[in-house]
Amino acid sequence: MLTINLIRENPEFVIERLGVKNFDAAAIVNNILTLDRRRRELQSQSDGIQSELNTLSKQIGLMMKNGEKDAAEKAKESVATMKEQQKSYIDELAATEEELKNEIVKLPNLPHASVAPGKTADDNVIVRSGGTVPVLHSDAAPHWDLIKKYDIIDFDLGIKLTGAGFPVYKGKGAKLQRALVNFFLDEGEKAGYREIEPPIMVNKDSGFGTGQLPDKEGQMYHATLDDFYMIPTAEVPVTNIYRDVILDGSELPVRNMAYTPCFRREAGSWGAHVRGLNRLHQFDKVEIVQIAHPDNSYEQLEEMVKHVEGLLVKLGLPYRILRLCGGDISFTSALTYDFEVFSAAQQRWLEVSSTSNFEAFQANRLKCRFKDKGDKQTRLCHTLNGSALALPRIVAAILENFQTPDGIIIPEVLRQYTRFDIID
RNA sequence: GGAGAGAUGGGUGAGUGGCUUAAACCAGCAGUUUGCUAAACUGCCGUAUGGGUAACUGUACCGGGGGUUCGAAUCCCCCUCUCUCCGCCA
Repeated sequence: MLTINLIRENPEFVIERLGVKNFDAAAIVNNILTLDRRRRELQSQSDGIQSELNTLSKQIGLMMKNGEKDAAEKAKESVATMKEQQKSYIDELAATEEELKNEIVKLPNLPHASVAPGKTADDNVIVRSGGTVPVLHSDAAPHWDLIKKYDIIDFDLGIKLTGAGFPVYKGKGAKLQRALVNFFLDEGEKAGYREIEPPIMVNKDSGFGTGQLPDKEGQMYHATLDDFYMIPTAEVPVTNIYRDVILDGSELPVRNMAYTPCFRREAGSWGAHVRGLNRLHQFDKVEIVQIAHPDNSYEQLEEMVKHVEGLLVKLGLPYRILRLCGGDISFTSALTYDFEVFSAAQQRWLEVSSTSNFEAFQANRLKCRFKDKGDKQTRLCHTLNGSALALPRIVAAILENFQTPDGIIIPEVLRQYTRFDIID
C-alpha cells in the first residue's frame, strides 16, 4: 500500500512511475486526491464539534455541582443538536475513508528507477550469469525419471497419502533434502541472519500484514475451523514479527531467516512445464528477510543478492540473475531479482529464488516503523525478502546436472551433511 | 473441554461516572553539579490524525467491537487473549 503522503505530494511522479508497470493510474490518483481533501475537511469539522462538546460537558458538570439545573438542561439540549450535526460528518467521514482506502490499495508499488519498461518475461534484463552447463551422457534423463530409477522421491505415494503435488522423499532423497536445508541455514548464519522457527499456520491479521489477504485468499490452504492459513512462504510469519512494531533506527537492518515447508494451492495449469518437482503444493524453502533503513535498503538488497548467488556458486549450478522488467515485477515489489538455474536434462531455466525490495509498501500495511535518534516522527521501514533457496527445483537441477551413468554425484559442499557422495 | 481471576504508557502499578490534562515509581533521553564514575537535582519522556512555515495546537486511543450518559479507563453487552485450578495429551 502506497502512503497517502507520497500520492498527495507527488501525484504526477506516481502516475509516471506506474506507467513503467504498464499501469494507468491517472484516474485512480485523481480520485484519491479528491477523496483525501474531503476526508481532511470532514475530520476538521467533526473534531471542531467534538472540541466544543468536550468543553460543554465540563460546563454542565460544573452547573450541576452549583445547582444551576435549568442552565444545565438548556446546555444538554444544544448538545443534542450538535451531536446530530456531528453524526452526519462522522458517517460521511467513515464512508470517505473506506472509499479512499479501497482506491489506494488498487495502486501497485512504484518500480525502482533501475526497472526497465517491458511487457513480459522476455523483457527481463540478465544482470549476470555463472557456472557451466554440463554436457550430459547420451541416456541422461529428466529428474522425474531419475527419482524413480533411484527410488528417492515418490509422487504416487504422496497421492495416496494426500494428493497430487505432495511428494514423499525417501532414503537418500530425504537426506539430500535435509542436507540442503542445513547447508542453507549454516550459510545464512555466516551471513548474519538469525534463525527463526515460526508457526507454519498464521491468523488473518498476519495474512493481511504481508498482503496475501484479502486478494489472494484462494492461493492459501485455509483451516476454516480455527480460521488459520497454511503459510505459502516463511515471509508471512517472519515479516509479521515486525507488525505494529517501532524499532530503534540503530537496530536496522534486522536480518532473519527461516526454514519452513510452504503450501500453495496453485490453482493454475498443469502440464509438461510443471512436471515432477517443478511445481508443488508443499515444498521446503529457506527464506531470508530483512527490515532495513530506507536510506540504505538497496545496499541491503545487493547484500542479499550476493548471498543467494554465493549459494548457487558453492553448489556448482549454472545460474543467471534477472532484473525483472516493469511488466513482470510483482504488484508489491519495487525491484526484484529472479535467480534461475539451468536444468540440463529439461534444457530449461528454473526459478529458484526471487529476491525483492518492497520499500515501504509492505511496511505501510504492517505498520513496521522506526525512529532515528533525535527524530520526532516515526518513519516506515523498508522490507526485503528472498528465497535462499527454494528446495525442489534445486534438487531437480542437482539430479539432472550431476547425473552420470554410475549415479548422481553430490556437490562437494553438501557431503558433510549427506555423509554420502553419490546416489546410485 | 470445565470453573474462576484478569488485560491501564517501554516496565511495575494507582485509578468504581466530572478534582485525571491517566498518579507514582523504575527504565530511557537532555542538562546542572563533578578530575572520572556514581549520586543528587531540573527538564523531557507514547501512537495516529487534522490545522499551522514554525513555535504551537484540535481530536482520538486504557485488549478489540458495540451500547448507556451532557460526560466513560470507570457502568452494560459481545468477542479475543492471558493467568490459576481441574480434565485430556506428545
